[in-house]
Amino acid sequence: MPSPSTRQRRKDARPQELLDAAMALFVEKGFAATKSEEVAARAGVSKGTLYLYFPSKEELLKAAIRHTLSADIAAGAQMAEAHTGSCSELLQDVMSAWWLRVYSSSSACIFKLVLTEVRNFPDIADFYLREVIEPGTAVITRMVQRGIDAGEFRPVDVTGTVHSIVLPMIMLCVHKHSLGACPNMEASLGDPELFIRQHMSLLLGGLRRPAAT
Amino acid sequence: MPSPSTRQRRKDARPQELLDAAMALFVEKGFAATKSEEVAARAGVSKGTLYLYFPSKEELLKAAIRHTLSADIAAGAQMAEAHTGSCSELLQDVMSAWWLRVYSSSSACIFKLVLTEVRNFPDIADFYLREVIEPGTAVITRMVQRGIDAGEFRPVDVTGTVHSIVLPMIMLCVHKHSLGACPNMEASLGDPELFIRQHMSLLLGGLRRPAAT
Amino acid sequence: MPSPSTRQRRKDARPQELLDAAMALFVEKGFAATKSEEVAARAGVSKGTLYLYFPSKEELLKAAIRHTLSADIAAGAQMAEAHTGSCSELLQDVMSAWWLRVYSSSSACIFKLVLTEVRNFPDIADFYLREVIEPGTAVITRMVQRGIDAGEFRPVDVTGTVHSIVLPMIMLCVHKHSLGACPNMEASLGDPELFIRQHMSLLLGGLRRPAAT
Amino acid sequence: MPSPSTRQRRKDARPQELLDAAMALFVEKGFAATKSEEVAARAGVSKGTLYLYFPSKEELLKAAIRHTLSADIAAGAQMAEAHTGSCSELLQDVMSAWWLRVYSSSSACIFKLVLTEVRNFPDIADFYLREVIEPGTAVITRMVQRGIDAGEFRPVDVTGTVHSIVLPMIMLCVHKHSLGACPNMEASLGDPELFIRQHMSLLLGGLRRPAAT
DNA sequence: AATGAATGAGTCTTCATTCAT
DNA sequence: GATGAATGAAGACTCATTCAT
Repeated sequence: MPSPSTRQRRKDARPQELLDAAMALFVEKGFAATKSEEVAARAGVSKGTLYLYFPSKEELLKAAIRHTLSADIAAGAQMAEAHTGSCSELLQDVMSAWWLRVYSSSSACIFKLVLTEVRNFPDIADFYLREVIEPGTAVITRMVQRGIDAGEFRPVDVTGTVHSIVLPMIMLCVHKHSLGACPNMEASLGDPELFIRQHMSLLLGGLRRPAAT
Repeated sequence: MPSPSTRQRRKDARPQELLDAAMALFVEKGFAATKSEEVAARAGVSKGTLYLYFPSKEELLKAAIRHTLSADIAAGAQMAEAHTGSCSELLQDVMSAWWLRVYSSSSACIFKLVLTEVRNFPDIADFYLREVIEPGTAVITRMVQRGIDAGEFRPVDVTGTVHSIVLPMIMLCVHKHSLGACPNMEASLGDPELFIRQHMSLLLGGLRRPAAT
Repeated sequence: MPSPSTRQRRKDARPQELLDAAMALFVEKGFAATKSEEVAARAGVSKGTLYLYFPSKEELLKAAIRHTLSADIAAGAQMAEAHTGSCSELLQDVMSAWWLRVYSSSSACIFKLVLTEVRNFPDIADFYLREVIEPGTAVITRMVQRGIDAGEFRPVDVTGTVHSIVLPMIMLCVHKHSLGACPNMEASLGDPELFIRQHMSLLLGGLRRPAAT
Repeated sequence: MPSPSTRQRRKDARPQELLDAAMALFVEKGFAATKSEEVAARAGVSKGTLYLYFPSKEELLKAAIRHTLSADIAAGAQMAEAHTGSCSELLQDVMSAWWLRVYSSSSACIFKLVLTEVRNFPDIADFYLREVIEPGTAVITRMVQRGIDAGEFRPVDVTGTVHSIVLPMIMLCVHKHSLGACPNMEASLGDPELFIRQHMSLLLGGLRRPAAT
């Protein structure tokens, strides 16, 4: 009895297993330096099987990028919606929870992968702009804007502020999969959770309106 | 007139011409996706000539990384030494001038290159740690520490603060050579000089000790 | 009918087919002057297939040398064991049968190949000494020594005698694959069987104790 | 004063220095595996200079072969002419002196070189047959034939006997430059002078007419 | 559906030969 | 004459992709 359903379960899981394997290897070695046979081997299937599910190595890359990260972006939006409290608390809490989740999931890979491969596969840029940059930026922009509108933050340049907030987060993710993955380099950026909190706290110090005299 | 020295002059200039060509292409397409013949062609020589100056494509990569950036790091240290004024002004002015210089020079390439290739060439990690991360971090650390010691800054965690300061700068450089180099994406992070000033200003807001009551 | 096993049968036969092709071409043109694609073509496969079975051209050479000749050396030892009769007859009969077999088989190639390539691949020397020179010399030495011990041969220097016996045989094999394979040179050393008999006969004339007066 | 004549002397000696260098390297590594720059370097000149004296690597090979050995063949003929004594003594003495001279000179290289390269350069075969095999064989043939005609030797097959005599000598020369030149293999064929004497002595034992009863 | 043997276009690297100095 | 920088054709080896089983 386990035979037909087990097989079915395997078969249904295959594409995702292949995507995970591809993601891991593309992030580690880069697209061009990863052999399709390695991807298959890591997913526990043979070279031929890979081509049953994806028509080429390039499509595998695009699929790997497409199927990751969108859920984690949406999660950030939801966290922001759900939060009650001051805007400072909102930024602190949401950014910590959200980016720790991103950092810990396989979404973190995407950043390095996109940075590395966009110039060879320009399609990726469109997708990334539409699915990642725009919604991600929107979530943070809304939180900052809300603080300004509420008089809690100073009337700073919102776009620049968003970048000040988010670029170190992305850098953290990229680092995790490049220098941070090299032997003897593991600790180079310290504990990510701590860093995120400190970073937000420092920025909030600059962001908050000084208490009225 | 060009008779006795034309040949010699070419020969002396070749290594740097090849390194420049290699740097540009490795950054654009990645090491594995760059053909050695392309590097030669961009430097205006034939395939064979490349191998007269560098024993392999891998050595060319390492040389390209080694011969760039160190000068720009040292420049930052000098700027910091030379500055007179408050610690806030120091941080603002030095970081702006320094990182705009880095951003505009070919040093900016190095960050993307290292992020992309360290995992395939672990030697790079040692070099980068020793020649870039350590001296670069030291310059910024000193500036922050001086502000704390002088009572101008609050007694923050120095390491985390340095990361908050520098990670967006690096991200700016990386971005310039990945998404920022894609058509229709040029403006995505805005004007770098403006961003650097805003970023430093925001951080300094959080860093400065509130005026005594 | 060929369905389940045709592929397998090919796969099992491939290594030997490739070794035979390699042997023939290496002997004809030398290792360095033989292209790996030629070897593949002669074995009826493509370049890539060659590398499925052997990791490099050099390993192909070593394998070709290792897998040939040992059987023919052992055959000589057996012939010597099996023979009954005088020591003169033994030497005549065994050397004729044995070396005609060697001369006619692909073993004959090995001598030229080893002479030609040892200095570039010193590993070959160890193998050849251990697997060819030592066992081959031992067979002939035993036959000569037996004749001396039995009082049938004069008490000559055994080592030198063995060389007198065997060097022309080897030369015959080498010649077959160099000058002897050139157009208009086929007949230059005459019929090998006849020569071997005459050579042994001449040597036995010098070897045999003169009949007691 | 030494300046113009020294230079002239160098210039006159160049071709021979290049040929010697080429010979040594071609014998050691084979023609295809020898780089023309190595030949130039060993002769103490630059790559370009080599092409001033020889139009191509192939011509260098042919010239190297052509300019060696003929003198040593002629020397053998003279030794045979000059000898007085029995035919046995003649064979012993001439073969020893002659082949020891060949073995010790750079002529010994030719045998290996020809064996190795004829099949790639068929021109060599003609030269070798005409300049080496034929005159060399003639010298030995004459000595054997004289012994038979004088009743000193048995009426053996002359051609075969010549081969029995000469093949080990050639093998000695070939060996000197292949296995014999490998580390740990130097002594493998013993002292050449001793071997040549023993070999001739053994053959003469088979060749001499038994003393009349 | 899964496999893995086979292919051959594509890359890195070498080296005989040329030619400006 | 002599040099050695430059060339580019040629050769070893790799790997994405196909397809018979």
